[in-house]
Amino acid sequence: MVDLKSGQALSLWQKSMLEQVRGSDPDLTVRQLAILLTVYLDPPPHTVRGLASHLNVTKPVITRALDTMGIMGLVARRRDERDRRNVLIQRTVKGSEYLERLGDLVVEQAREIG
Amino acid sequence: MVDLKSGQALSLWQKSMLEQVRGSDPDLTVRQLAILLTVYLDPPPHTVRGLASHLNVTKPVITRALDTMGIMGLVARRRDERDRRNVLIQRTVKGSEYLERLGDLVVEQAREIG
DNA sequence: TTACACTGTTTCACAACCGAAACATTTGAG
DNA sequence: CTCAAATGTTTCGGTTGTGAAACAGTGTAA
Repeated sequence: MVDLKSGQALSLWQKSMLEQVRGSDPDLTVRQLAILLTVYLDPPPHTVRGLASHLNVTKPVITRALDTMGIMGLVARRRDERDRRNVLIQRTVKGSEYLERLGDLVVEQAREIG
Repeated sequence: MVDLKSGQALSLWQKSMLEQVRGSDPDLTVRQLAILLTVYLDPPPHTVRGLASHLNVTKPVITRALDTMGIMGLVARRRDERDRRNVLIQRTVKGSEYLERLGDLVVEQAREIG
C-alpha cells in the first residue's frame, strides 16, 4: 500500500505544500499544523503540558498556537472540571473539515505520482 | 505503490511534521519549504519571477526566503550573464543533503504506517 | 539616444512568532 | 491552615515574515 521511494516522498510533499501555499487560506506554521494533527489523530485528552512535551517545545508556544487556531475555529479550549488547573483541547467541526480537506489533497497528489 | 487512504495521509503528515518540529534544526516556514522543494525537484532554470508566479506569492516573498535560505546554505544565487536582469537560483550540496534527509524521514514514517 | 518595459531588491509600517521569565490559579501534602 | 508544586497564561525584548510601494539596474525598440 504505502511503499514510498524517497523521490516520490519529496514530490508528494512539494505538491501538497504548493497546494497549501497557493490557496487563499492563511498559512498555518509547521508547528501549528503539528499541533492540529496531534489533537485530531492522537487519542484525547490533550493538555497544553502534554502537547508541549510531545512536540518538544515550550508551553507558551502551545498557548499561542491555540490562541491563533482558536480564533480560526480549528480547535476549542475547555477547563478540566476534575482538575481545574488543566485545560483540555477539543476538536471542532471546522477543524475536522480542515483536516479532511488536507487529507484528500495529499491523497490526490499521491495518486498523480503513482 | 502509492495508494494512500486519507487517514494514512494525515498520519504520515503528522509523523513527518513532528519529526521536523522536534528536531533542533531551525524550522523552515511552509513557504520556504515549498520554494526549496521546487528548486530541487523542478527542472532549472529558476528565477525569482518564475517562483513567485509558480507559488502565487509576491516577489519580495521569494527574495526574502532566498536571503534566509541562502544564509543557511540551502540555496545559492547567481546573476544570469545572458540577461543580467535575471537571478538564477541554484542548488547546493547542503541543500541536497537537507532534502535527502527529509525524503528519508518521510519514507521512514510511511513504512511505519504500512 | 531616449523612452519604456522588465528584472530583482529594498523600504515602510505592521503583525506574528520566539524563548525566558514572571505571573495567577488550583491542588495537595504536611 | 500553610506552603510548595503544578497547571496554563502573560509579559518582555528581540527576531522574522508580510504586502504595498518605491527603487536601481538591465534590456529593447522607436
